Amino acid sequence: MKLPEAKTQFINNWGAMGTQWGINRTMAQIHALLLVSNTALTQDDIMEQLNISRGNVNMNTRDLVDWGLINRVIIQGERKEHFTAEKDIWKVAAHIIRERKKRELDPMIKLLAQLENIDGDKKEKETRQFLEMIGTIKKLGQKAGKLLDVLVKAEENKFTSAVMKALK
Amino acid sequence: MKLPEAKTQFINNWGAMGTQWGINRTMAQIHALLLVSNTALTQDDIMEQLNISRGNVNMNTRDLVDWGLINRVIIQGERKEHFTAEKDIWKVAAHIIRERKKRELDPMIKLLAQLENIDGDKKEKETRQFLEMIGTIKKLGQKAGKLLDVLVKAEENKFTSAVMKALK
DNA sequence: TTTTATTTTCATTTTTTTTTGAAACTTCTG
DNA sequence: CAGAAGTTTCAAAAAAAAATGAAAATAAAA
Repeated sequence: MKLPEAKTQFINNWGAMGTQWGINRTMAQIHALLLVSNTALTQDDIMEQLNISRGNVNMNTRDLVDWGLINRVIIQGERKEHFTAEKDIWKVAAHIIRERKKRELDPMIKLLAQLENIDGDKKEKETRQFLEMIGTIKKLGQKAGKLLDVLVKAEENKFTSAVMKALK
Repeated sequence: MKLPEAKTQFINNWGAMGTQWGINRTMAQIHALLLVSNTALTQDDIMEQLNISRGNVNMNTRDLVDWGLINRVIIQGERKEHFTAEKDIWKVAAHIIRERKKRELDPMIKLLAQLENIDGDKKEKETRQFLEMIGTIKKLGQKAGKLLDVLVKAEENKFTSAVMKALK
């Protein structure tokens, strides 16, 4: 396999993987494209390489910037704005973890805490069972959250060492 | 909030959460419903409680059984088949981790390994950069995989202790 | 075996998500 | 300031995913 084909493969598979994780295909592809590109790319470059519309590029680059996964960069003398991906994969992973935790895990835990406040006879079996289920899920969520915090708070290459510790 | 309302809230939010993670709403809802139900439920029960069609229930229960998250149970004297959820949340988490790793992470790592086999001048900057990127992602994937294995291989309540170790 | 109850399948419909593209808007340049 | 270049927005179209429901298949009962 030649380099360009390998890049395409990577981009497409990254896109497919994305969909399985609730990330839209194009967004994942743009991210992948920028990851394996050595130069900063413009909207037009991305449109051309992935065969997608300007609006699509614009929306998804905006989201990726929001997620902190790519950056707008200004290039001396160039009028158009360019994009680059954060190339440090460990940082990328940390970003994604931090964001998804904040947007999804934390609110879920909050909800579970609310559900623990039902008014009802705690002597009743059904109530007890429900509260136990909710409580256990909340505990699991909190534990997972802490684990993610550790992974993420550790600086750059400490990411590795945090993981390595867990493997001992 | 009363118990039935709390259950409904839980079911709906679990469903919404599911979609964000690439799991279809109904499948997540059925799982949630069975989690907070003290009795085993039939297709008809599920149809009624969630207001969905028979076909839908059938497909999604099948998938949930495949994922190992719910079970078909036989009840003495009853003709219809019943479903129950695995109630041990730590086991549920372990199941999900194991399955998603197997179906998604492992194949991705395999692909990355293939992409490392490009034929091209490894002295060339572009090639080197690509290989480094792929290599780093693969390494991250492998490390994540190992971490997940540890979390999952640990028996039941050891899950907790594995996580706790990582938090030290 | 025939009837009846239950489950499964899958072509079709519905809903949801994503993409397009042209108009509106903004920013730069001469 | 006028025009050109670039970016954003968003209603409408297209595509993808999920749900329906009735017919087919299967399993149990009579």
